[in-house]
Amino acid sequence: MSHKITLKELAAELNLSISTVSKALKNSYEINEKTIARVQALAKKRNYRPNRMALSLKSNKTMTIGVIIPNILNYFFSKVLLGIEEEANSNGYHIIICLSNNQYQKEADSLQLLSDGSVDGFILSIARETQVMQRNNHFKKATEDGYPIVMFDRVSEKIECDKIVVDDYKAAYNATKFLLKQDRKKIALISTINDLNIGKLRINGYKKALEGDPTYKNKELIFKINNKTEYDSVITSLFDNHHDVDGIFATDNVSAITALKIANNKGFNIPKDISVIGFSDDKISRLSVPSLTIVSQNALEIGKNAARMLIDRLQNNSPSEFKTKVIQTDLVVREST
Amino acid sequence: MSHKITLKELAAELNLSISTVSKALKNSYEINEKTIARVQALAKKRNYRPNRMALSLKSNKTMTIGVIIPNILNYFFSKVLLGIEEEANSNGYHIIICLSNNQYQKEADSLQLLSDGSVDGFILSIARETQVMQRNNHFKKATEDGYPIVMFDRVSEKIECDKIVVDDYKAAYNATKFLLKQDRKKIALISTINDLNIGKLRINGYKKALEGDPTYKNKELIFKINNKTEYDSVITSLFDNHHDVDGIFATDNVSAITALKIANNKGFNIPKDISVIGFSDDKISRLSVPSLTIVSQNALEIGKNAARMLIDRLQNNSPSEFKTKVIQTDLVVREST
DNA sequence: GTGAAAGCGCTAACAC
DNA sequence: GTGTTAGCGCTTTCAC
Repeated sequence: MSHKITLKELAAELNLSISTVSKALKNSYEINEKTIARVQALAKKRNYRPNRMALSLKSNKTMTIGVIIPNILNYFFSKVLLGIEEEANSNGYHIIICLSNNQYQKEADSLQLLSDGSVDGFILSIARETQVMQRNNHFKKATEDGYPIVMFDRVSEKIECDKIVVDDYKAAYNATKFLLKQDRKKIALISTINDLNIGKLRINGYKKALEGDPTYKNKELIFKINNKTEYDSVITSLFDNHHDVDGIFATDNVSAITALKIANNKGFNIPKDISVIGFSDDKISRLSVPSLTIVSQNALEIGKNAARMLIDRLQNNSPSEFKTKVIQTDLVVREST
Repeated sequence: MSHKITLKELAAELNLSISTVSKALKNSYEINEKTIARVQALAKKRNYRPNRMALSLKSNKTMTIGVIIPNILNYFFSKVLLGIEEEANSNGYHIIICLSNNQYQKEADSLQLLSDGSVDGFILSIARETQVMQRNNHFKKATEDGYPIVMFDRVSEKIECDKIVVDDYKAAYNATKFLLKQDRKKIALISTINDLNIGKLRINGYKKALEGDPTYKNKELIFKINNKTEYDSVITSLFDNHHDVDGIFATDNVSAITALKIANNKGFNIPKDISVIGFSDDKISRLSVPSLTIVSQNALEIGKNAARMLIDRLQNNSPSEFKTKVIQTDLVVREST
């Protein structure tokens, strides 16, 4: 456990002052070339690295971003994190990660804990509970304390900050349109996130597409799943009450695949009898049988853009207006449609 | 963007010295109760929080753990991260995350970058490339610099540090045994990780189980998949060359589910004709049709234990011996066996 | 060309 | 009971 070498120690060993050593390491024009060489040689030999905490204290910059995400087991969030990490790293930033587990308290605590000079700013996606309870005082506090926030995917209109979103409305609209073009006559929507803003947008996009189609006769057909134990029962009831359903748009892939499974058990042929579309380009959608057509949110891009947006703000001293950037979604067509 | 309040400012506003304020905030017995009250009232009003960088510089502790994982899109690693985060947070530690993407260089860079006083120690699982290339100089350097490391899952015997592992040998042995007890006569193993130590252990466990069974007649049957494009072709060749295969143990779930799919296409009934076992308790194993029997590594426990182990070492000044803790695996029996 | 000194925000030993 | 001082490791201004 050899302790870390400091400027002071280098200076002592070289019979120089600390400031000279400091300058020499930066190739300052003030310092004699020979001295520079001596200093740098020793620094290299001793594997000197400037202490990050000291630098932070001095510069009042941590070069660290706080990332708060609702659920790391969710492929979408993992992939966004991957994008954030890439972009942050290549700009010299570290990432401190906190998981809200979709709980308001954990989210607020994380924000509060990191608002002590641990980070320069935040990238986050709002916890489900926070959005349901419509809390945002914790976000306000952080921004008032001078910590810029970039929200992605699950954002709040109540908070003034940079945002990266997906056009959930349009994505749902397009997915439903796709089913309509296949001449589907009874299209159901399954939602596990109707309590989230993005869930509402997806529902609206679905409704709008149906309404806009003059040849579509059926009413909207929305099935809400409120907790993990309900998937099977709700989706079974869908099929039991609507034998003639021939299109399903799900706002998440677990529902979509459960629908696939139940439809199959009931003897439906997919995609011949029923077309199914899910949401999120994750592994389960690629491995299901049949593989699932999905709306891809381009999670990697969301992450990269979020990081870039925050870093831009951190590095631009002139406070610019808050922006909301919309990332394109893609319909990835596979075997289920 | 109101800048953060400091002790100095509190002191000025209260006409007290900085040290008095500092002590008052800590309820020091030296300080007059009234003063304590005044100070704490103002601190609360101004929402004072001690600057973390200053504390770190002073105490030479960052209360931060560096976590380096190979692939965040892998459910196992995400879940371990969840465990680490929980345990670390409840002990007042933050987590800085770096993703090696299974590359040696990225792993070494991350280690190097964080070894500048950014963290107190590391929790990591070795990148595939690092293990294949048998590099470990970067780990040595970090430990020599005084940064304790806890390795989990993919560990190296060449490095002296704390470790959390799964008994991959035994897990594979037991899984194979399970298939033998079902009276399976031709059991194949599919491996995507034969270049990793854990992959070799799993292969050995499989072999040992077969050898130890006096009634088992067939030879070992090992199919190696070396890259993502080969899944279908390798597994198809398995079935084409061995029509009588009736048991499959896969060292990962993508192979297992691909096997499920291909077997199904070829008209095999699962589990009647063929039993399939995967590895890792992820979503795809629960949602596949039929749902997949798997070896669960108890990832959450691995994460929690790793964090606890590192924190123990950080807080125990007396350098104790390095330990390796083995986390129990479970065979989770579902429909595919 | 080199060094002394101040200061980032904080703690703690030591005055008074 | 309160204040002064030194110091954590570093940068930077200013003096020599």
